[in-house]
Amino acid sequence: MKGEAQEITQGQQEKLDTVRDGFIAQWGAFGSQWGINRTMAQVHALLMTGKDAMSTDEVMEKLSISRGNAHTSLKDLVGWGLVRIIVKKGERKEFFEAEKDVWKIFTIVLRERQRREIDPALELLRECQEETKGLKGAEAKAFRDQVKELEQFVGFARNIGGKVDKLSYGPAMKLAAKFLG
Amino acid sequence: MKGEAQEITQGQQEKLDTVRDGFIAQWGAFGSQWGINRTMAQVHALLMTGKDAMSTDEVMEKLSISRGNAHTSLKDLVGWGLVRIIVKKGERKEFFEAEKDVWKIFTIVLRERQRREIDPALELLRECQEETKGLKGAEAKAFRDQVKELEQFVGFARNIGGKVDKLSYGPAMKLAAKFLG
DNA sequence: TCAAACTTTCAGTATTTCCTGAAAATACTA
DNA sequence: TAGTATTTTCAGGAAATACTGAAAGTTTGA
Repeated sequence: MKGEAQEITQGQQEKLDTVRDGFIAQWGAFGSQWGINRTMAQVHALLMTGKDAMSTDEVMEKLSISRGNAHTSLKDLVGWGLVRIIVKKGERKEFFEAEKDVWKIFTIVLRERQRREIDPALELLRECQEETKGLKGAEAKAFRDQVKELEQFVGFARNIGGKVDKLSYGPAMKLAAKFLG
Repeated sequence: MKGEAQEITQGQQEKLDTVRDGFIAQWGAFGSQWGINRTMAQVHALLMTGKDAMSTDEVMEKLSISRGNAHTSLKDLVGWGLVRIIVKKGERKEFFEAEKDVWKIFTIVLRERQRREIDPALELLRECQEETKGLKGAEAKAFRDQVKELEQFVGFARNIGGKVDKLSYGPAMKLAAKFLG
């Protein structure tokens, strides 16, 4: 048996497919709870837990979705940096491969959400303070105070995120272990 | 003027309302990007930045939404623990007051999302490992390994979240300052 | 330069999510 | 207990979001 593939029964293959399909479906559901398109999360789960890179057609087939949908989801994932395009020589079509390193996945999502959502939110909070600076009265004060508190907190969280982003897995774990200890 | 309310011009009141409305609208938009119902986020923004507790009717009026919608949003917020019901003596109807302490808001959201989403995700990841434990072959291995990595990372993050949750604002800031320094 | 292989776009449709408004249920007051 | 104020529910409609399938666009190789 040296060098040969392990013997795999039909039943084993089916079992794996079943569990994996369940995982993909659930991962999609979680994604949509977090404001991520369900299909996109499913495609991500599919590529992340697969052995090899896949073509658009394979993704379509595995998830039973249309070409347009598969295409859009794949390109969005590439836009997030969670998936890379692979060109195989001799092959004309593109293949897609997911980032598998969980720490990298985490920092990518962290960075993108900061850029797309936290930074604009901070901007808003600052503008609101600026625009109500001179206003008198208890209502204006309540508004301004609360916005200021929010801005301080979000800005602060943003800083921590920035630091974490710069750490690599090992150091991050050490630091966290210390904190947890 | 001692003890009297500050003089507030019509223009000032309008300015405040405009800025505040803008804030509420944007906050709603952010919420929906994070998987939170837009209206619910708006109601939260409204109560959080307001001076006093409000009745359902006031919320309806300020946000131009129906009674059903206002009611559901308010009760959901109460369910999250982000809003409290206030009973004023002499008044028959309920009033609603938002938690304003940003650190408390943060830990409430943290705890609820852990309970509702992270914990079930962990459960799923563990089940997937359990169910594919004996399977042979490279595909099964790829799946199992990735799921394991995810589980370790999420479990770890979950632990940190649990610790942070137990801190209060002051100590959290100190710790973080040390980290940021 | 043509044809095949592949990628991209998008109008129309399906699905999901959200909201309204009114009726039913409940709670309070006299 | 009746009458009124208030809360709650929910069927149906509206809006937002996602998906399909096919046509248009692009790249490649002969």
